[in-house]
Amino acid sequence: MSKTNPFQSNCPIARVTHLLGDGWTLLVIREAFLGTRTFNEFERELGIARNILSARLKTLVKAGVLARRVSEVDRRVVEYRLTQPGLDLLPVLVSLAQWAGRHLCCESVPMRFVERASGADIPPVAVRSATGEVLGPSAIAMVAGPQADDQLKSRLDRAVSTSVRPA
Amino acid sequence: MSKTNPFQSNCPIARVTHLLGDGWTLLVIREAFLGTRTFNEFERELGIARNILSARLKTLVKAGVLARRVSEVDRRVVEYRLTQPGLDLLPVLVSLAQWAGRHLCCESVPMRFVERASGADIPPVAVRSATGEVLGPSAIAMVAGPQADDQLKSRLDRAVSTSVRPA
DNA sequence: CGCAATGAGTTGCAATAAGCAACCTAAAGC
DNA sequence: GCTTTAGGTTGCTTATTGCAACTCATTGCG
Repeated sequence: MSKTNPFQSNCPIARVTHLLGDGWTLLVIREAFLGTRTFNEFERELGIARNILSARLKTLVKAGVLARRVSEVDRRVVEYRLTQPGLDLLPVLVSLAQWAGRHLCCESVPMRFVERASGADIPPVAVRSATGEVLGPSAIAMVAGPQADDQLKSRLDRAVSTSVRPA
Repeated sequence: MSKTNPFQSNCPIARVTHLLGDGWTLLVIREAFLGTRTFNEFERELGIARNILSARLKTLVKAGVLARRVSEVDRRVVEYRLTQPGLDLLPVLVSLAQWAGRHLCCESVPMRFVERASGADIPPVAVRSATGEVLGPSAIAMVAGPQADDQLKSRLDRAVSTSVRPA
């Protein structure tokens, strides 16, 4: 991961990249959504090295994504489960999986999201306005908030002038 | 990144983690959305090492996220811009940034997404049913598609029985 | 009670990837 | 022609990952 990143400071995408930006963390979170709870379950399902898993779980607990709790029925087992902030990652996970399903698994449909109740397919997650219209890249802008630091501010100022048109 | 991952094979989340799951790729894509086009611009904006940037751009081009084109006005400059699949990452990027803004930048608002036309705030990206209702984690399920391999199938079968309730 | 088994880690070491500076090549500018 | 600029690549150092073995507390069992 990046140690010396000038724009890492204040940008939310930089922060979330720092947390989720490695080869395992997103998979750990996927497993948590699939119901995996204990250390050994994560290890078995993912084939992840134990020391790496240990480090990732620690980080996710510290970040407030997972909660660590020793089971009361068996004090050996430790349960990791998604907190409310962790559950709030659902749109991220679903949009990632949908994108990958469309663009990375060409011609094949390995998996899809459905409504549990009806079995109906879930349409692609989209960025929408308050009135519900789907917004494309050119319809939205990132603007600096009150707590933006100087780097972020100047970066966003430079960006507004350049439009995002497809290649 | 993970070399030996049993569940890496067919799951879209595993595939997208393999592509985007490192400390730089998401930041490169953010820069592309902000209008960054050339090698030196990416280097300056991100503070990324040149060899790493070179490798990431290659990977993203091969994955079809970015298009590489030599400028016709100056044959020294190479332009990298988002393809349509790349632009389709918008919901991923926005949902990530919104999540980080809510949960990783406590008490501060470094940046927000607005409609370019009106300046209105963009509400949180959500998973919705075909009829537009917001769906939570317990309302949705992942099911194996026709091309799911055996690992993915058995993994998803095991998951449906376990419900996802908050910690 | 004694003891093997289980769950959750930690530690040490080899392999791999990231970070950094220097170098290279081709095209522009003058 | 000579310098500058853009876009890389190469070699070397340092950090991270992967793997196996080990620890340590708890628990089921005879």
